[in-house]
Amino acid sequence: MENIEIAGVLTDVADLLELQGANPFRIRAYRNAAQTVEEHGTPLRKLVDGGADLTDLPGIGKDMAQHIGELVKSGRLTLLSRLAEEIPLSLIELTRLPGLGAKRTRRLWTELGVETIAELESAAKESRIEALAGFGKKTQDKILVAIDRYRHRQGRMKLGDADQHVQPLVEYMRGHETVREIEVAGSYRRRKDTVGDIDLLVVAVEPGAVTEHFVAYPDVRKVQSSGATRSSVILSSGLQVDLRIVRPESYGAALVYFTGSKEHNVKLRTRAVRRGLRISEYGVFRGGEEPDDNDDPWVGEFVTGSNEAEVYGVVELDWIPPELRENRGEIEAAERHVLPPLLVLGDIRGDLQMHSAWSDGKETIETMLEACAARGYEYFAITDHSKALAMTGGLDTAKLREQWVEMAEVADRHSEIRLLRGMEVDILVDGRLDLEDEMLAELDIVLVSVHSRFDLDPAEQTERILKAIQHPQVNVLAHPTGRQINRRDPMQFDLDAVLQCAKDNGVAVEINAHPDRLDLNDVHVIQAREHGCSFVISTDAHRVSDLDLMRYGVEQARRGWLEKQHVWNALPYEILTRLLEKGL
DNA sequence: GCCGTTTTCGGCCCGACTGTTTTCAGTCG
Repeated sequence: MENIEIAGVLTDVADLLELQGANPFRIRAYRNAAQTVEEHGTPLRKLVDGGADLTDLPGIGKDMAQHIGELVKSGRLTLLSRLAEEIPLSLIELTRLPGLGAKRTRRLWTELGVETIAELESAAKESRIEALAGFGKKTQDKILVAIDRYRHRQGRMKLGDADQHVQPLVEYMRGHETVREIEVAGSYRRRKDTVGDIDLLVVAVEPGAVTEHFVAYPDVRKVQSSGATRSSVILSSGLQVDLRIVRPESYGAALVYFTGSKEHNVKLRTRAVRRGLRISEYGVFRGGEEPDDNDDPWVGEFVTGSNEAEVYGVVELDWIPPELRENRGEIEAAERHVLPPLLVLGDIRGDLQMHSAWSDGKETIETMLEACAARGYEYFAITDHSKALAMTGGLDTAKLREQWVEMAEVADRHSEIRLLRGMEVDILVDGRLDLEDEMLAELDIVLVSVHSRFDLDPAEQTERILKAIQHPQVNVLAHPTGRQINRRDPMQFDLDAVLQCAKDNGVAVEINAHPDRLDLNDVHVIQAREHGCSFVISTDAHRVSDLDLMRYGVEQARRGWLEKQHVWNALPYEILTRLLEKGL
């Protein structure tokens, strides 16, 4: 059982407890434990098998350790089975609908017998929901809209897609004369690989006018709510955008608050409370009564709030880059002034995976060269597919030799950038490589990757990849898990074993920067770093414009705490080529 | 259910908006 599955079970328990009306702090304990499990680098089953004490992990106490142990050993959890006898598991899905929480869902179940989305839809269409006390016609209508939207757009939007919708909106909002500051907060600012909703934060002198301007944005399909400080709309893409308008003195505090993550904020506030301070989206306050539901949030002495660094400063922390705000140790590092100097886009000296028209790319080698040179790169690699990928026009030995002739000619015409002769060689189903050894030896850089049989039994898949990366000519394991966000799940295999093997054999692991892949992801990057791996960040470009996707890879690297020295293509050409020769 | 450089008991982050409400519950982020 993988960590993500264990976390899923603990989350199910939390949801069922919530439907039961259990102690909210007990519920939170299960959610906290789920987060710890999901983000833990190595599989917990290994820790359990090794007899490690799980209660050393944050948020894992005696009970949680026992639950995890049971899950690892039997794949089942008695507690969950017992809860599921009392409350249908299918209700969990209902609570995912916006507007339906645990309490309303429970009432729909007990009073109307609703257990599934389909039954909920029938109940709404038959006007049985508006007849319940405390529910009304509007609530019933909202439920129908929510069901429709749920079916239309499952899951989260890819970060790259979100950028397409968000950038024009930001430009539009910036165009309003009363907007002083504007920033997109939330997981978008943290550069998470997918985003749920968009949180737009604005400082403006006339909130009313800005709100009107916002809801009048041409791409708005539906206005969900609209108030003095907060409005929410759905764009035609289905993306929800929440606008928050704050005063200048609160801008930094609001940025912290709405950038999150939730777990990061909780820790930050707890830290403030210990110092007799209260951090809200309005600022940092000292003293004063805790504001109740309808109280003025401005009670107490206003300490600071206009900029982020000061908010962190009053709780004795260095400013933390948004990409790190996931409660993965960044607060502790900020306290000790040891936050890493994260990689930046400007550190990148070359791009080590791209395709040309020789296989499935759209451009000539020379066009790609000129585009790379225009981006100021010191070097780049052409890495077309090998012959197993027939549909991409993968190159066989004869074609590859022909390509080398053209590469040499192009390189002769250009001294401004170094061209590395590379290939993305397919890992065949038995772990052999799709190119002869003598050809591999003549390449400057050899990438290997899986493009077939993603469904292999995990043990076989692991063996296949291990065999491939132990080949002495291999330099980079490209898109290691094979995932395509919202389209194809990562392959099942022992990533830990592969990472260790890569490290031992001088093979770098790729962060594929394409926003459809982002593979390795942030959590895997942290995991790979713990194994001591080196990294390559590549765009996998198939056309010139794809070269600009590099920033997405750098963002995920930052989320994985990477610095310049961890990344091969942030190193000078001379050092890179030495690493590629693997000391042979 | 977890946790402790104030604590092994008593805390656990905070506020806005909506809808159905005569004073507030539920939900969300």
